[in-house]
Amino acid sequence: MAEEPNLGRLLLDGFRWIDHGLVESLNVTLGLELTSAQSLLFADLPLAGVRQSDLARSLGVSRQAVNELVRGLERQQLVEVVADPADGRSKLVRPTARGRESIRMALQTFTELENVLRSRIGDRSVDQLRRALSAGWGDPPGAR
Amino acid sequence: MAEEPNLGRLLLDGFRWIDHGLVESLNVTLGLELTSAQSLLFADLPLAGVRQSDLARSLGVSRQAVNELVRGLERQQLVEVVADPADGRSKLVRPTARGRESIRMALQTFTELENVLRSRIGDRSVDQLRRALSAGWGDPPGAR
DNA sequence: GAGTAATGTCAAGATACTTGACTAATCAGA
DNA sequence: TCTGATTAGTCAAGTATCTTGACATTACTC
Repeated sequence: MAEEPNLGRLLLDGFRWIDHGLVESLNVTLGLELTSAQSLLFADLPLAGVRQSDLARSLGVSRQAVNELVRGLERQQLVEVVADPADGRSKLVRPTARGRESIRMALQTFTELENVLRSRIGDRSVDQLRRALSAGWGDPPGAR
Repeated sequence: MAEEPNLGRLLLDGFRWIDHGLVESLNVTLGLELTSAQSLLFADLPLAGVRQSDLARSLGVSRQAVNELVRGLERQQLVEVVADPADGRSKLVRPTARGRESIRMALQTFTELENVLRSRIGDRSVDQLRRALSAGWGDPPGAR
């Protein structure tokens, strides 16, 4: 809208670019039915499993929200939820065999998307983008 | 989660950083009650007004969604919706006096947020980030 | 052992979208 | 010029993604 788009909008557009590519790939190519939030959670799930509450923390959403997303993945037999042997309160979310195969594809998709981006805006820009985003921005001013 | 976070997650985190800062500023400092989606739409609304359907296109969401967001802004007397003199079908969304004042603050907030970011990750990184994001990525592979 | 904190879950609600269907206005041609 | 296709906005209904509050269970602290 404005001549100089704000950084928030730019970041959101960038996110959507990746997100659409990922969901498209997982759903069309693999025949899954993942939603956007599910795909993002799923795509870099550790093969060894994660505790739901850790997932919530790392995603920055509530435990309840994660619970719902995980149930969706469970319904599609992409993950299984097992008791955590180390803590009776928590449960481990772990990809199934089917899930592991899909995760492999998802990671490959990320690489492909990044390569497409490289071919469009150049290696340098992609590297700089990644570096700037990984730099650790800390809390935004006026944070909770 | 993974050792090397995927680009989608990085972009989303970046967006949230800006978004929280913006909403915090508009709501706490100005006493508004904007939601995240409203604030993003509102923050770079052209002072001369925009047609709702153009807004929908530029945001990449449906006309219905924009309609709802605009109504929320209207309820807070931040925008007014007037008939488009050039086209009897469409309406122009235009900031009110109160709205213009808030937009000024929002733009200033973006500048401040970017300055905070500069102080944390460096001028170079911020410039490179902005440049990479503005480069025009085209459609993601496999787009509709 | 008692009190406190953390984990997962149920429920209810808010927000931000979607698609479908409809009316009214505009536009492009024969 | 009428006619048919397209576009703008809106109502309705439904979905996805979150929230907060409340609660039982388990773990941790002392």
